[in-house]
Amino acid sequence: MSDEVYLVDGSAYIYRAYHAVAPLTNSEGMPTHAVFGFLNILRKLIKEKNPHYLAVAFDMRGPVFRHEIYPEYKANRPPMPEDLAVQIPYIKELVRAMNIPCFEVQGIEADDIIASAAKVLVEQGKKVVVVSGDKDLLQLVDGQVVMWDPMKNKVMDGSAIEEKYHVRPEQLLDCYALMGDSSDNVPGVPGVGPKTAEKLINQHGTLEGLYESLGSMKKSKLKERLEENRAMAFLSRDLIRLKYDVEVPALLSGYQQQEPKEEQLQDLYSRLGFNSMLKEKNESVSVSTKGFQLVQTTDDLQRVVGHLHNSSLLVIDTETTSLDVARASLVGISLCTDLDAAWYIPIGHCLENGELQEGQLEQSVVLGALKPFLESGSLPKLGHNIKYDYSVLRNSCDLAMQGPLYDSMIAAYLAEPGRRSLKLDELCLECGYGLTAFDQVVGDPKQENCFAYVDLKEACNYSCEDVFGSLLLWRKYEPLLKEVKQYELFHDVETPLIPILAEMELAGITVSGKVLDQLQDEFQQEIDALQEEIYALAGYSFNIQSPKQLGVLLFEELELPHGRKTKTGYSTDMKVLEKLAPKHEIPAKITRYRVLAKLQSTYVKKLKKLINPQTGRVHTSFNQTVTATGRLSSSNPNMQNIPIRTEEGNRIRKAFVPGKDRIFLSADYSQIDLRVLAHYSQDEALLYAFRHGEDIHARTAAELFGVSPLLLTSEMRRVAKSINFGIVYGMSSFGLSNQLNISRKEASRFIDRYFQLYSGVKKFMEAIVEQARENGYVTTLLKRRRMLPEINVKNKTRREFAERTAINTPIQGTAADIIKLAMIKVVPALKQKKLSARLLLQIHDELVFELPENELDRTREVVKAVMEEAMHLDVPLVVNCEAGESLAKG
DNA sequence: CTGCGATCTTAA
DNA sequence: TCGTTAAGATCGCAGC
Repeated sequence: MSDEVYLVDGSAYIYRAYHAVAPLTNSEGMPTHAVFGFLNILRKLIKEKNPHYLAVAFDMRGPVFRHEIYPEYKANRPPMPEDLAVQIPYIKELVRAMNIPCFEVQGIEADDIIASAAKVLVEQGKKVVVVSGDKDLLQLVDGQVVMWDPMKNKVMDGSAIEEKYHVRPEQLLDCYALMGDSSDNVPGVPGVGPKTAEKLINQHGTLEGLYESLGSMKKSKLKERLEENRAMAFLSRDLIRLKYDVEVPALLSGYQQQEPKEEQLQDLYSRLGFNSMLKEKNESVSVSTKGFQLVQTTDDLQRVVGHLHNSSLLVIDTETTSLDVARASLVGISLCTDLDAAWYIPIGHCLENGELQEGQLEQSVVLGALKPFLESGSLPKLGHNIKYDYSVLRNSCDLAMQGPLYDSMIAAYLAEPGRRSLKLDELCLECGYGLTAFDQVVGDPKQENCFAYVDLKEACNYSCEDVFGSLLLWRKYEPLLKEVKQYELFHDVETPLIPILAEMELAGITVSGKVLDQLQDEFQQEIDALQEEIYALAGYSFNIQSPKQLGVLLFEELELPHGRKTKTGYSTDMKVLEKLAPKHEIPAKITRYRVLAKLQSTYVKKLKKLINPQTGRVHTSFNQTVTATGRLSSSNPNMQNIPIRTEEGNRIRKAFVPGKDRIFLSADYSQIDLRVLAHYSQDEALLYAFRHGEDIHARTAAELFGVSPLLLTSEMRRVAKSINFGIVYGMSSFGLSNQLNISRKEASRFIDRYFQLYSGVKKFMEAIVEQARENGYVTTLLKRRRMLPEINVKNKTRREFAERTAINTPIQGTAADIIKLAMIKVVPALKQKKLSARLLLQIHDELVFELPENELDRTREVVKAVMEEAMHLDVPLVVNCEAGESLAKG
């Protein structure tokens, strides 16, 4: 350990780190590369020098004493880049967490703090290493003080200075005075650079010496300049000269790094997304596997059960043969209730020949013992993506977990909205807990490997790590949920929604393979015919599905006028093709080809593949932690974007049919987004319209065009509808003009007129953006949050995007809140009324049920009432119901 | 061969 | 340089 005192020029390294490290952001989009670079410099310093004494000095914002003697000092400096400025607080937090003494003084620059500290320390006989790359600080160098630049790994002592500048260290200041410094806007003497300054100071010793003997110098341009700029030279020296009387700790102990505050550091690293830093720590913290126990006998099982009786939270993870719930059967269960012990109960581990491995309990025995706990309505269960575990137990073991189902993934989704990954291993890594990778345990995922073949001991370690991990995350996120006001949303909305979504997925929906087969044939015939026609018209064959090749044909071979260009070439999207339609036969055929190809591959073929052969139904996944607004998303298949607007689309919908002796009931919210907007904005006109049950698009049209509702054309209503939608999306005049194929000017007039009519809406939009600017986030009515890190940036495009998001998210997100509330209310309401309707789908503003026809009227009544009462806004919520023999409309 | 970004289309 | 939120098919390039 070295006894020198290391004084770090913090501000200089902030800039250097910022420029040296490639841009980097954390999961919320905050730039972090300067922090990262700065951290690496400190780490390098500590690792290589292991200093006993270490301190960092920073500049403080605002004028310094140098401005008093020369107002133009540093006047040419551009302001600090914005993406650097936001990182400064984190850098200081980092230094504090590392427990390194940190100095900053109002009106004083870091250089002066270092100079003053160096003076104090040298007087005590200490050796000082100035950690900097700034040549101004070289003036401090003497027998006791050296400068070191860790980025270049270069030490500057007296002799190094003499070698480089050919003057003694104490003469450096006078040299600089003559040279000036363009980056700090220090004038110096014009025409004097390093070489001339060096020569002059060597000849005359000092600045004073130079000017004393200036008279005897022979007449030259240089002499003239020196005479003219005498005052400037001395002023420059005063500017560059460091200040030695800043108040700094007098005692050596004030420069001693204390033990780093690990918890704060880890927290900071995780907020910054510095996963590599966390990883490094894990190696030393590896969690003990001593508490991981295999449960192989009934005695073992009884001990677990005995333990569960005293617990208030049961953490669970199931290991299965497949990620697909429908094909998954149980291989094992891990459990824990605290971080002292975890159990793995193997059930379905087998050998390569398919025989069960020795030392496993019967599934019925295990589930029989656990059942009272899993089905207890008062014992909360916790898991990471617990919907999966619920579904597995429900589907393959006929066991429905009861009681609150806490999910550490959802907790992280709500508590840290906008974060990139919610995977268990990545979240745990950020808590300093490294998990064994699944692939490492199971083997190459490309081969037909499965958890059932994993050795019991290994499976135990892996699975117990997962329950531990989930609990670790829960301990982190539960308090955090309260802090960020997401606790109620978590407990009252997201948590009760979990089993409902699981049941919806499990229920699935019947798809007629016959109807799809017929559609596929029909579509394929037309696709093939179109392909031939297109090739014939083009004169050659090519890949119609390649925008690139299509661009070559349309805009190079046929020389049609190209519209918009994309990053990679010509745009060939629908808008462009539509414009080209009158000029050539091909574009319309391409459009038709695309429509059919899309329907064919995305829907017809995909749906067929996903039909469960046993039940004839497809089972989507409803994802609860994907969207930025709080909506659900649906995948495998996506049941939320089944075509509806075209005739062909509707034919696909006809393939979705109710189960035997059942019909569908579809209930959708009417204009939910605009109703939420009315509530938020309290706009008089909007409130009035909804309270009086008016057709909002018609009313908007009537007012916009100034005609009586009786004289409205469908075109007027279409325009008004477009504007109403656009408003919800924070639209601009350009967007509207694009949508309606009108000029920007006309669009702009429509929007102005709209805001005259609905002035409350305009005020709301301004207020919500302002709120976003102040908080850095927006919220929905149920306090769901969305971070908007770019709401204050200078880049206009990005900022305006954030502004539109600020407008749209509270509306879209509140609509999502409302329908989620409706879902968790409607399921028990139906049950209570002894109605057997099953909820199958949620499509953002619509719920689809399957029910016996003779229950239709009563079910419709319950559904409509519950949905309309789901939340009380200042305007009524209206639900329209439609019963049908398929999902087709009309 | 796999992974990834870009383009395009579907829905609310 | 232009209206939000999603999922997903396909192409075509980069890297193994």
